[in-house]
Amino acid sequence: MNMILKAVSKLKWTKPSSQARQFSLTITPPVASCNTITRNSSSLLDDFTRFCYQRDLPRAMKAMHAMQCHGVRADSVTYAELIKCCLARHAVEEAKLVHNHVLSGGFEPETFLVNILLNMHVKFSLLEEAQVLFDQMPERNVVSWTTMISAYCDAKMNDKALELLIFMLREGVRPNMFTYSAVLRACDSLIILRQLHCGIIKVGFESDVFVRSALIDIYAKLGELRNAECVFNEMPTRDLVVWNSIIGGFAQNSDVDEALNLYKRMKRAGFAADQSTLTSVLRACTGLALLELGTQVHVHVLKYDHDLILNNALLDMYCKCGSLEDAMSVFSRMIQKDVISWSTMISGLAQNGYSQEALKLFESMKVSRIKPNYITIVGVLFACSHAGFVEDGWNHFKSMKKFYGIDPGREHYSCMIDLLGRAGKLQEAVKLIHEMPYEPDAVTWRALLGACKVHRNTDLAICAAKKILNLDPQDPGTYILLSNIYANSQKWDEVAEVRKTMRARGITKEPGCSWIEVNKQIHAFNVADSSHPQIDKINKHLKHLIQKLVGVGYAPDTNYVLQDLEGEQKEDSIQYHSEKLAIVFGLMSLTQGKTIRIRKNLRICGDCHTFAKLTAKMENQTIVIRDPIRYHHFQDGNCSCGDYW
DNA sequence: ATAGGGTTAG
Repeated sequence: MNMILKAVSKLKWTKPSSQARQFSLTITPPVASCNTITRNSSSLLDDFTRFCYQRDLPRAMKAMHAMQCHGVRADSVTYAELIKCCLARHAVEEAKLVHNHVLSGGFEPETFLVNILLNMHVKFSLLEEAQVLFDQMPERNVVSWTTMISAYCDAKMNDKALELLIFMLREGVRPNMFTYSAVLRACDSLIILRQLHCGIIKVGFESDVFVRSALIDIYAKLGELRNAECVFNEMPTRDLVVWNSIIGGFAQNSDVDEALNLYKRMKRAGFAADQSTLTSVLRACTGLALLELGTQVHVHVLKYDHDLILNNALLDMYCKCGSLEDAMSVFSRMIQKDVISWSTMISGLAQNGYSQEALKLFESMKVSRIKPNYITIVGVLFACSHAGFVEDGWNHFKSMKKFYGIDPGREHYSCMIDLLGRAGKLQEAVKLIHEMPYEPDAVTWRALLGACKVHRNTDLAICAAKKILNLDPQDPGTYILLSNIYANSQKWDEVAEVRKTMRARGITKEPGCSWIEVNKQIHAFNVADSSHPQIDKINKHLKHLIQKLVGVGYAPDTNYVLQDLEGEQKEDSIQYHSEKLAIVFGLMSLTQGKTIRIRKNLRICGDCHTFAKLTAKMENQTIVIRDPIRYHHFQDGNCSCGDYW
């Protein structure tokens, strides 16, 4: 904790880096200050051509200016060279002059040269200007169309991109594989994607690697991993981007195991990971809380210390693996930080129980002049709600529109309901639900239900649970909770009713499962599971540990009805909850003193929470448990959540 | 001359 505080105070702020420059299409007349000494036009042209090919931008610009005064023009290929040079140096002002020069003097430049100008506008993010130029072009070929389509895809104007494809076909211009690989990115529905895919197969472009990687990526983005895999498996040749597309696809679709398998296959196939691969692998580590693998990947990230996206992924990995010291050290060393870096760190601190530090960091963020976004504020409100900072929460909530121009959204309201509810202001929370400008959804009611659990308000809990089940009839946890509430009040008819509904809807209770990484191997434990090879030893050890804990006042609590967030305890197997097995296995197999890190699929129950606190104290051992919502750092008999989750 | 892959919450 102290380390984190120190790290927060030592942070250095990076200056904002946006310096968007304006650049218009207006053609300015030649400047009047031309050198009056007459020069031979062919020597002017020679100079210009030489400078262009030498990529000597300043001299080329001077030469061009002289040519303009004397009405001399070069050939298109030379101008193309010059434009490439401007692009490479991001020389917007110079590009503007070249553009004016090329289009002035009543000449009609060749299509390929205008295409290069078009592309230049797109690369400098001047979409509107590009469209004007495109509209003025007397002749537009595949390249012109593809450039525009690609530009609209970059701007996420999917509809416009698809519309252009139709205009293009109407004008009789046939799309090529460049066009298809670009336009595929504009698919936001499966129907459109399937239609385009048909067309691609029909014209025989499916064999192109670019088209295939675009297909894989977009199928994965639309959640159709099987189709993505089909395209991938059929490929005779693959390149790094294709591998990255499929690995990224699985990493982003929570089939993280498969992403890691593919990463291994990729390496076996002889490809070296690049920034994109590493980002996806880190995301996979994040999902599975694989700190050891993630730390290994960190070594490879070091050579890409200028890559913001990759470093953000690294930062998130450490946060989500509960290793805040590492996260802070990455954060403070990052060369460049953007909203995502800040938001990740703020949420990371908050989820790990460091609410105060999260809010402090938010203050520093304001100083750094990086503007918070929607997600940043969610993190800030999360920090407030999990620390019981009602007043701070209200202040941030009320001022977000005024200070940051962000309208409070559903998630912000849910955080506020959570905040009020946890603080015991259940009626105020209900009031806010009625006042908010959105229809409450399952997340909203779950926030209220969480508060009912903390404050043991059975009636309101039943009401909230019913609302959740109306909106999300597939949520096993809520059925179990409802049934447990009824059981606790001995309303057996209602219990039977809930069970009946569950059966009728085919809903089965998700079994509790915990994972722990030991020697780069993942060990999984289910409730009362006996499949682990060392289970007998683990059970023996667990019994022994429980006896020792009882000696210091531990009383296994089997009546955590409202506290029980996963509904495992009615299984008569509370002492075999998956996290207990994982903790014991960690004690047995990790080197003494090494933090035990566990990830689980359901929320931790009250009994296991007490068990973990006492174990941490008795064994002098740090234990970190990540549940689907937040983190618990157990140390010296306490938990970072302050018994408030 | 035009094309494909990676980051934050719930």
